[in-house]
Amino acid sequence: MPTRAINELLHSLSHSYKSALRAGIKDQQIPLPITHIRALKGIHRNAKCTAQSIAQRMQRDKAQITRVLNELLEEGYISKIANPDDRRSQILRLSDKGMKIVTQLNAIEHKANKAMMANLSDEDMRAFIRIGNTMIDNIGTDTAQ
Amino acid sequence: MPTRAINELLHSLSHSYKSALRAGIKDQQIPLPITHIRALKGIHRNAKCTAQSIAQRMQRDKAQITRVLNELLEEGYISKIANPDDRRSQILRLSDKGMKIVTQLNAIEHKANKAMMANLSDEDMRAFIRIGNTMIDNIGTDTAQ
DNA sequence: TGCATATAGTTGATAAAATCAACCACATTG
DNA sequence: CAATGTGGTTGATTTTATCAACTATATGCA
Repeated sequence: MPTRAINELLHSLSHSYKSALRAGIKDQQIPLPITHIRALKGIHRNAKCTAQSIAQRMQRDKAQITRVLNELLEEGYISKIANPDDRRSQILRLSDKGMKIVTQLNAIEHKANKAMMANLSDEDMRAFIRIGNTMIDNIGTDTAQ
Repeated sequence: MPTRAINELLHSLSHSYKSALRAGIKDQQIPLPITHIRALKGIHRNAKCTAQSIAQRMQRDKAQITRVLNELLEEGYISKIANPDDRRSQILRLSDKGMKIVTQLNAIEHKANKAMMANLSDEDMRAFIRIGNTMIDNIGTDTAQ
């Protein structure tokens, strides 16, 4: 059992994948830093997304998140709407402009996925996913994301 | 073929793995930020390691690398020795203190690997590694690592 | 050889990203 | 209603990274 190889593999795998995404982001001309992009994705995923939930998910200081969100707001990628359940907080929504970015991102991801899976059988893919999930469960003491 | 699941998986996998490592680093009381740790590992890996090669490997500005290395130097984790092949540059070496950190890191990694592989058969592990490597090759237009 | 150009590393000035602490408005508990 | 907790914002500060300029050495070529 090659215990050494696994970390290298994981590292290269996520590294290659990320640079594929970055490359895609670059040549799609998406004019946003990674943190902002991640925030947009988080907002998209969560219908009832607040600044707080983003901060938790991204494990970043809430002050920083405030600033990121304000920038996204200023440039019209998102809007804040009153939260009926809690007047302290606001629910974050993608604008059309923001939604367009997310759509682009999905396309980029999809393309990277396809490239990555070229010449792999369905069976292999399923095995990979199964084993990977087991690994996650094995470590996963943390709050996911 | 669940093309959607793959990126999620990869993301969670590398995230969980990294937080496992971070946790290990924390409770082993290693008093260094991630960048410094990565630099130490790079120096360890490359016998003929220079500031330049670290900068390239880590894809960071060389000015920043200079500063990181100087901090590591000041605190006695590494030393610089003259490079016989090129008097402009210096070869980086781990001191005993630096070597000790790298050893600790390896132990942490090893432990994380073991945890992650618990209850997986050798066969599964081999399959995972094989498939993962295929994926890397599939994307890998980039200059690796 | 000697000049032009490239490279390794350093430094200073800045920019960008993140954290901390204090604070306001509202919520929750009792 | 008082006490305490939470979501969010702001200002000060720290940390991390980038850019541009510079020194010293290297390399290529007339």
